[in-house]
Amino acid sequence: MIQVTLKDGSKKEYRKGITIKEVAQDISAGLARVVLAGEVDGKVMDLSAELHQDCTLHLLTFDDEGGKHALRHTASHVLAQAVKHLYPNAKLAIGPAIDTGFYYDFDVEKPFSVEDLEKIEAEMQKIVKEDIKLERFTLSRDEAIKFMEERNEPYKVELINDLPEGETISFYKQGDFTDLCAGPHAESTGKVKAFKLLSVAGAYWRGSEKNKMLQRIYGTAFTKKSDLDDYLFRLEEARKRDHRKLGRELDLFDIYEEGPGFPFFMPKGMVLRNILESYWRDEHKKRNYQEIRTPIILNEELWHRSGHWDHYKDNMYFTKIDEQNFAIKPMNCPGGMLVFKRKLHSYRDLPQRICELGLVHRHELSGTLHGLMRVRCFTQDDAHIFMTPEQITDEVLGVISLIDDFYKVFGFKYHVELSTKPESYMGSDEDWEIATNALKKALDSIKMEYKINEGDGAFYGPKIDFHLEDSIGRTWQCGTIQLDFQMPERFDLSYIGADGEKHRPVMIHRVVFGSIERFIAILTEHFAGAFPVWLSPIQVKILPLVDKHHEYAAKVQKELEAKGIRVEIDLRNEKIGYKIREAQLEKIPYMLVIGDKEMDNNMVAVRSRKEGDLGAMSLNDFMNKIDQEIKGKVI
RNA sequence: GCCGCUGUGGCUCAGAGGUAGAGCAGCUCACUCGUAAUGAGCAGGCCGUGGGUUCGAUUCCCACCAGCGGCUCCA
Repeated sequence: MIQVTLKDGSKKEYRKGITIKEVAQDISAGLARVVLAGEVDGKVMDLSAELHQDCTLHLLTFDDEGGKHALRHTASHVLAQAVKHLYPNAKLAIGPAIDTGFYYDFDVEKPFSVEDLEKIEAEMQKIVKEDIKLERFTLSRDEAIKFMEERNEPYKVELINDLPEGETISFYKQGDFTDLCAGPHAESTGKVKAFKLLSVAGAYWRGSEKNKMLQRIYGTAFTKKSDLDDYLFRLEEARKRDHRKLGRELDLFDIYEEGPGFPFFMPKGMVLRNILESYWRDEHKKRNYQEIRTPIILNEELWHRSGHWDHYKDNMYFTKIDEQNFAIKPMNCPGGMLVFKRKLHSYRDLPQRICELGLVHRHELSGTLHGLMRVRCFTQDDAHIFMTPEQITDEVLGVISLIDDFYKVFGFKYHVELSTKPESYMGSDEDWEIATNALKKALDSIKMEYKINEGDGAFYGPKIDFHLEDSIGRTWQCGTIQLDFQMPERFDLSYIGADGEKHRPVMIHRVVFGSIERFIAILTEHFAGAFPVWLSPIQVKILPLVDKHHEYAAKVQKELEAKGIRVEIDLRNEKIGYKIREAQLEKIPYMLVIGDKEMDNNMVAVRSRKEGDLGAMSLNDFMNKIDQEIKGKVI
């Protein structure tokens, strides 16, 4: 007999060799119906796996990450099987489960069309209906290679060849379809009750543009039809709050064909932008930053000195002035270096926190452009902190707390990643290790959780990245803190220490918003265009009922404007319902309806975008209410 | 940059080998109205750009440009 410890801590005795499925059946028939996989001592396994020794067992359903992945992985096999039925010559590449569903990459002669997807989906329905059992088996490396060679699957052969020595090579068979796969999987294809193929896209074999472009089919799967419907509904919602659409509708910003990747900001977008910038300036002043502005075009020689020429040239734009070569800055740091170098610094002056809202230009591949999220020119809310090595931890912590303060104001969730030395880098391995450890130490000292991102650092140093989560659950890298020993060296920066000798400062590069443009995009999607009052380009719209109320309405407008509130007035000859509808679609936080009653009593009838009709109140009461909301940055 | 799809008035979208429509928005007029669309009329388009096929192309073909979905890359 063996002892199995369950999730709730209870222990049960079973015969040796019992399967996970049998354990689930023993607990309850209901559980046995929904269970998809089991986690045995931390390892996710198939339901058919046998237990041979004492262990802890978590039964995984679709609500567990492991269960969800097993189901969706099975869905990807169903997809592959369907494709093989319809296109026997298609070569199989990889087909994993991903957070939002699954995909499978195929090498086919003719790309899939939307109609093909429908056909494939129908074939998948058949396979699901047949409820075919998935059977796991293992082969030796030679047998496995032979197996896939016989089936003419070159990608699979390549995968098997690259599997590490000693790795079990497992396969899953469902009817006439067998795939190389580590598993685990749902028991049978019938478990994939609700699925949908969503899109088809090109994808490089093994993610490298040097390799062949394959056809990737994306889909998603759930155990219940209603969950699938919810998901599709959410996708639709996400489309509605797309910042590119809202930006145009709300007159915030736009991108024209004349300037691919170079956004235009409209007057209302500028209001939003200026609010963000002035908030940024206020917060930086409080924390003893000094603001500078450096030129957009600087001599090419500077970029050789900074190392950008060697590590970043492909992303830069160049120009010529009077026969001399100049570069358009892709980063602000070299300019910041020149500023620091201008004077002699004492250790007493450090740390020096120098900030800059700097417009940078980067040549991004045309296919990567995406609204304001991914552009070719953007404003970094940059800062460079010059300090002694002893000050590193405190300064890093200072920036972490600054970033945390900022994100909280907007109600964002975020997570942190630490990126280490990339392939193309400057400086000694020793410096990199010291810098990386310094960042780790800072994070550990405040017990901040973080993920390590190997090889993703900047070419001059490791970094801590802050990833915001947007309305669709996509994450965007915004804030970053980069520690740099290289630039000070390259630019021969120094300060005079207490000993009267010259020393080399260390520097931090950091941004909070990351890119103002991207941040505005994220904010737009986050709030679905309905910005909190303090950020709204127009905070109040005054809606007089008929002509005779215009004069009083204008007076109300003046009083609000005198308080610094951003007001519009709708004097058009339209019915009140129509004016309200438009103001609501413009997502204006407060509408003031003005008729006889209000005019006679110096009042306003307040309608909130969120809560609807709030009834009449004195103009003063309204001004106090909105003032509090603005000052408190209520979201 | 690569793969696929798309490109028609400010916006959303019809349409067909014989040189274009609808709704919304805009303008004009009437209505003076109490919490999400009053009615009528008017105006607005080199059908992304450049080639080709054709008697004739916005429609078919090719190239380019831009957008969209991905890949890669990244703030």
